[in-house]
Amino acid sequence: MARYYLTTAIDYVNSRPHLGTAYEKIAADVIARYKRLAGFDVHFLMGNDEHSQNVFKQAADAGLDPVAYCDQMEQAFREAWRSLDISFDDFIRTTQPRHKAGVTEIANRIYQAGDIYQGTYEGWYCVGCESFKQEKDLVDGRCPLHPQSEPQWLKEENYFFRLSKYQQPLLEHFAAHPEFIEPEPRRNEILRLLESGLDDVSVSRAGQSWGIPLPFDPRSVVYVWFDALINYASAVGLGTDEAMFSQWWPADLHVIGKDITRFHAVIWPAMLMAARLPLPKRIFGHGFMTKDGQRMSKSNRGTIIDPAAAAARFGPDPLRLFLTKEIVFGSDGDFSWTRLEEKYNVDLANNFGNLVNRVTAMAERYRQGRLAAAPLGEKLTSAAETLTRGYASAMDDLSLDVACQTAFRLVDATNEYIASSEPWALAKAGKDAALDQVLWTAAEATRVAAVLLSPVMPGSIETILARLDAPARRVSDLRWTADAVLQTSGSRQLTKGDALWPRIEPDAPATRQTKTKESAVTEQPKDAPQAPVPAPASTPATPPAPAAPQVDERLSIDEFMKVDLRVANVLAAERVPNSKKLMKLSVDLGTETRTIVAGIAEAYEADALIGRSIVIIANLKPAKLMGIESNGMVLAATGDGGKPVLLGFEQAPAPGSKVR
RNA sequence: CGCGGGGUGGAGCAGUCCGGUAGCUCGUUGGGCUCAUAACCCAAAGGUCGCAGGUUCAAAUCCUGCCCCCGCAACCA
Repeated sequence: MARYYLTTAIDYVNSRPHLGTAYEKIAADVIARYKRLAGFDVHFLMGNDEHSQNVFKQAADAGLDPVAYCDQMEQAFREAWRSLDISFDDFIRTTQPRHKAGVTEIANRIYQAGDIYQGTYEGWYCVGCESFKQEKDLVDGRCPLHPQSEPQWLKEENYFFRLSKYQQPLLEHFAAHPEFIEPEPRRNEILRLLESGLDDVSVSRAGQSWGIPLPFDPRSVVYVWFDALINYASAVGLGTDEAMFSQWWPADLHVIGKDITRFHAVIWPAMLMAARLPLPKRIFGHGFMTKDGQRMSKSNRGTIIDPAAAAARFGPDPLRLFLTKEIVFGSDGDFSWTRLEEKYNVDLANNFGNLVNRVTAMAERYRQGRLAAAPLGEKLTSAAETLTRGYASAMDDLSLDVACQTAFRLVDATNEYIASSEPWALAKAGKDAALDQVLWTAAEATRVAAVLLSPVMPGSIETILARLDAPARRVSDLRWTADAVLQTSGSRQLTKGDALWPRIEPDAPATRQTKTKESAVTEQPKDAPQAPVPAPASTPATPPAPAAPQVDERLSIDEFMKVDLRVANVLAAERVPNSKKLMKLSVDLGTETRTIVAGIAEAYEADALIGRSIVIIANLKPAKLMGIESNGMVLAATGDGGKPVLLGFEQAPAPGSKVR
């Protein structure tokens, strides 16, 4: 049996999964499930990236051993993926022994090939950041994040990978394999990068304990990114299980985010070339998700969507369908509750769900549910054949959105077929043979549509296949050649069930207005209908949520009291030259006058600020912004469109008054 | 001259690589049907394809210049 090995990017465990990462897993899962349907022996890998300094630090902050911290995060991630019905076959963690073996193997191979050499890295080192800084990142010779400490000029003994040597071989590989990196914009971007030349890259960090030791110099650990990429090979046995490795490697597809294209399309293949290993066949860089048009980011809390919460709203399948069908695979896509709800009603309630309902209802009403094979209606049958072919070729091109839309065209065609052949009229006129034909053809077309949609909505599809009494009812039993065609033999006992996807009435409260930041922060799917489709058998009942690693984030009153909030009066304000949003303020604090730089220039004119009373944090460490030292922070709400809105008073108290 | 994405009927988007009747979903209007979750089916209205030049028999699509919006980074302390 032909095999297919696909992977997603492994995730940093320093934050919990959000909708953006979930999107990648869902897309990859759709591909994996399609390949299984098409008869491939599929191996689908996901995992977590644990050797970052950040993780080490976060664990320490939480008072946890890093491995224990990662264990907890693994549970959180697995839980999220389970709630989305992601059918991964293996889950790798970069702290596992098998991964260490793989990394050791590749590092040794590259070292022996002479493509790792020792050198020294010299540069400005910021103790606060624990990292080297580029000259251009320093402001007046100091790290902008830690202006109080002087950067040091350090030399670190380091190992380098001879990436520059692979510029030409990579260009040749790209020329010979146009499908190596997709979609087109990613490919062009990388080609331009390659043509402009490559620098050697550092692959080790000295003096750290959290990581995999370099096999030829255990005083250093392997740099995280080098470590992370190797997961794709170590997961299938590199360095531990040669038989397994030769069975699965090279990977057929790496699904990644567009931000890490460089690593996957340049460095990773160069590493493999140096290690004399075959290259992956295809890399796909998908786009990013935005929420109501804004980029999802931690600093913009309202944009963070918990994928499990989104799935809980209607069940995982409507979310999976929305993300797959409405976003051009490879482009950026926008998520909004309003649009999800709209597509739910249109695609699932009105069209597909209603089709299943009317087909089963007619079978029960006119034939007590009993249908026997009858000659197929020609027009719908040939439409189904065309659409099925189109679906397969779209899937093979990884045009997941097109494939979904094609499957829905079969749903539409079936609805049209029913409308034009008027089975209710045939029943009334007693035209039994014609009625049998229409019922059988419609039921078969509906079943085929369900099969086409099974990679996208596996749970719901099993319910539908059961109602249609399909020969193969388990998604895992479906086979393209047998199940994706209208059949001309057999008999079925159809049953009408409850509405699969009850319509959400547009006047339902609470789900509509999500416009302001404030409401977005607390936005939770309230009054959401419970997932009407039973969870598939493969998904066990939801276990209690794992204890989140971040213990209790709430502050004690003492901690809060450390923040010195004060009323201040603006004496002078001027825009910082060449800046987009910075305003330099001179404020009266009662006892002193201070300079504060605030990012409010987009929302306020300098003149309008003078004389105004505001609230500042008085005991914040100074920071330099655009070369100006800021001694405090102005309090402002994040309003519509991210614009700051200053706090104000009904009657301004004296400058210097304490606020709490 | 920082990097990138985008401007297509009222809304959201595809089409642009490989020029040739501008397509999809929602919404609107009119009609049909009654098997179905007030769902479904048919039809219609609605577009200077950001602007200006150019190439061409022909430009949303190719070339040149410009305008605007949005990410990222620098500047959210």
